[in-house]
Amino acid sequence: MDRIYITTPMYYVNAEPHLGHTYTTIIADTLKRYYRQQGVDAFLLTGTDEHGDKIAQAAKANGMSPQAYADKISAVFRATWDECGIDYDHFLRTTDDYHKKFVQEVLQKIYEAGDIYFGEYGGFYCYGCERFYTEKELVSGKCPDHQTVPAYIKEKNYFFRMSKYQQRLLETLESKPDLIRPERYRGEVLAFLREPLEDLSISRPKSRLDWGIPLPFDGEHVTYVWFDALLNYVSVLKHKGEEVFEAYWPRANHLIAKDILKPHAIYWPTMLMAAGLPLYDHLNVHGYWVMDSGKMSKSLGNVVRPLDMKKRFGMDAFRYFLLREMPFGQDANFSYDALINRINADLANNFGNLVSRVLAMQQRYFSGAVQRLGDWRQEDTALRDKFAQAEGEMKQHMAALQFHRALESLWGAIDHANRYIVQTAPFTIYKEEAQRPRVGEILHHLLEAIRTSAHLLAPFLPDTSRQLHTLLGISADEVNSRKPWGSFFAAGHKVSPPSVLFPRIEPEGEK
RNA sequence: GGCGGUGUAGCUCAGUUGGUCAGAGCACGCGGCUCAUAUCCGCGGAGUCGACGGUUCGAGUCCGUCCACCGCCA
Repeated sequence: MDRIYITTPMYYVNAEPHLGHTYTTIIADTLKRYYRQQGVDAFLLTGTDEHGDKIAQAAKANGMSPQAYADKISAVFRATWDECGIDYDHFLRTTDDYHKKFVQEVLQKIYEAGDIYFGEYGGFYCYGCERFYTEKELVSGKCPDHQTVPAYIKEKNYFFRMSKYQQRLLETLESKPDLIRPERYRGEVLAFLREPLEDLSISRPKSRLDWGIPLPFDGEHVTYVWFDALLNYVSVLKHKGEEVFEAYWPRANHLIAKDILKPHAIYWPTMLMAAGLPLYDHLNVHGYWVMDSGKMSKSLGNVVRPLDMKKRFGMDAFRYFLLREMPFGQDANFSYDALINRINADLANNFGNLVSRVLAMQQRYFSGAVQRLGDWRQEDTALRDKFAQAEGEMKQHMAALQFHRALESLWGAIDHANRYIVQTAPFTIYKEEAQRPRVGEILHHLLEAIRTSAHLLAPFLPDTSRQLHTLLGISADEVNSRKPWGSFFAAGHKVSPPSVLFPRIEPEGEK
């Protein structure tokens, strides 16, 4: 059986879920639902990254132990994804025992192979960034991000011999052009690899930071970040069993935002090489949501919280906007105007209203009973063909992670259905007694259009798809049966009167 | 400073290997219908396709230079 393994990053528990986390998670969920619908065995991993300075400090500031603090924030992430209906298969925490154990195994293995060595490092360390800066990078002696004076720290750390694998990684990228996609990010990585790679510091002395995973070969040092929060992608599969690992890992598709490109495109593959593990299948990189009102920040009060969005607009409407508005790989703008506009134009006016008018006519003219189909007319086959075309296009676009194009294609068919109604004018010809059977046929075709939409829409708008099943009086199994257009509804089958799927949103002075 | 990217109608953007490529959606205007969530359908855009040169019979579409914004690296 064909498989796919989809991952989100393990989200750092220094902040609660915001738009960036939500977008990555929603596309992951959409992909999973899509592949599963295609008969592919899909496994979706998400979770939280919980070690490091920032967490230890945040915990302290809150008068909590790091573990208690991580427990709290991690639980918020999990509850949020549950509320959002994210269909994840495993929620990993980097503080989970099996994960820590696996990290130590891998470290030991690489250490024994000689690719981890002890060395001294001195430099300007910014606690806010959790990284060292070179003198040149500092702006008048201060961290460019935090505007604080970094501490000069000289300490002995363990280093991963990343440079050793530079050439091999370069060759891999040459031989597999779609390893990293979209292509622009591959280009960035290639550019970076043209310069000599430095070795990677992977540990901190326990004296300075002990909220990490102890190195198996030196109890005075802990690791966090890279060897901790990248190995999770493998640790969970190994935890579930060697055969699970064998089945899913070769089809690994990581989803990340562009800010963590380097760790995923360079550190991670070289780590896998050193550990003797195969590489992931694809690294899929998306852009940022740019807030109209400026950079998203708590102080500006423009943080987009997924549960607020769900409450105000409905989860599916919010999902639709995110999936429809951002071309995968590029940045996109987030504004309430654009969000409301999408909901009203595409969901309420076009699709919602289509469902509404069809079900209303079915109800009014035939008490909700589906009528028998007669000879097809040219416009009937055109309608069916339009949906078939949309399905084909969606398939292509989904293979390229072009969610927005996929939805655009489907809406091309939905628009066609609205045109079909005007063209065939069932509400006019119904006035002639002799034409009534034809009205029944027209509505039958339109119900097929809605049923097909419910199927094609399911990965993107799962709740809506379910609501449509209810309105059409069919089960999810039935809708996935893929019976040919025209042979699905038995004559006499009852469909429900319309109910509003997407209420219009009245724009009101939104920031 | 080096390398990527982006710059196309008011807005968001499509535009394969150069020749109906000057487009779509939204917004706006006019008209039509009335089944429907004041929804739907039709019609309406003379936009220097960032600027300037060049190649070509012909260039958003190739080449060069430049400008603006963004990213990666230094």
